[in-house]
Amino acid sequence: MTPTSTEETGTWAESARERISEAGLRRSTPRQRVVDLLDQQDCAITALEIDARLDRVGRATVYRAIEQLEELGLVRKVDLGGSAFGYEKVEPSGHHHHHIVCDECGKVEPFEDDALEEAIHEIHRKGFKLESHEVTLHGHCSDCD
Amino acid sequence: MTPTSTEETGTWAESARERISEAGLRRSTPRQRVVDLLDQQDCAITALEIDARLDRVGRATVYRAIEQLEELGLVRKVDLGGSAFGYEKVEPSGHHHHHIVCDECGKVEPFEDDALEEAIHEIHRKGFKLESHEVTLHGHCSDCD
DNA sequence: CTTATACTGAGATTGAATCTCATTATTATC
DNA sequence: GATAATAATGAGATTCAATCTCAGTATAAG
Ligand SMILES: [Zn+2]
Ligand SMILES: [Zn+2]
Ligand SMILES: [Zn+2]
Ligand SMILES: [Zn+2]
Repeated sequence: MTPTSTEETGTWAESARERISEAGLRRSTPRQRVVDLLDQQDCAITALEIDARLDRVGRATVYRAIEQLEELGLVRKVDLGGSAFGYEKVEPSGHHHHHIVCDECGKVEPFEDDALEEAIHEIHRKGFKLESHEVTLHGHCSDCD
Repeated sequence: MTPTSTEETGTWAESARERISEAGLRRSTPRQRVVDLLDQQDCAITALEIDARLDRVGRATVYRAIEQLEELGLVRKVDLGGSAFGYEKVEPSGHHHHHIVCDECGKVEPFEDDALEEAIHEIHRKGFKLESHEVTLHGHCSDCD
């Protein structure tokens, strides 16, 4: 019974492929490989991690691909407290999570909270058209108390 | 009627001075100058901006002072989308704000929202002792629509 | 004042991110 | 399938925020 585990996989990658073509960008192999690797992750990954995992794909290409995906709203940049930023896919459904970070050891855990989302959704600011948000909770994990 | 505008000024700088001594750190002039400059700001300022505004204070000292103030919980690091991080004082009262950023031009505006704070306050995560949080809203300002 | 040592700052170094540009791959047209 | 136009690539150079080094200095205790 493996089909269940794969039926939702590819949803983001597919929409990403569509949007890339719609934007007039070519479907090059290196870019596809970045998309596929991001698709496999459940949470954020750094640009240099992507670069390290993709042999034969240049650093510049990885950064350029991320930048384009970000502009297309397909990828979100997140500050996880470390020295580099993380990037994670943006589901077309709008479903997403935020992060809890241990300031001591750097451990990151994703979390979801409906009341939080509702509170954020209610915020309106004159002179600003809000499009996304980032929430990071900081603290200490049980290993670091 | 100027007294009203200054009566609350200095509260943070004072508590910072106390905490610095309590922590066994010396009250050196360069560190005091960093504290005073941070005290004057209503929102975040980058380390290099502090360095640029303080002649005769070295870059290393600025970064070290910020690091120590951060560890003492007197300063908060915020990602404002630019190339460098911003730092702002943490009021002893707990009163604070979050940020709205224009992804187009980089403009940053502080905002406060009680319902949001309440929602965050209700979040509990097993295995984590939460201590602070960062919220950033992204969008486009009226100049960039 | 003297001593012990925390602190400082100019400059070197690191490392994530960006840029350059000659070469290659993709797409449209024939 | 071949051809032309050009978007995309990647090795290496470059930028710049942030960190590190270490000899000299300032601070605070006695
Ligand atoms: Zn995540
Ligand atoms: Zn959310
Ligand atoms: Zn602020
Ligand atoms: Zn808050």
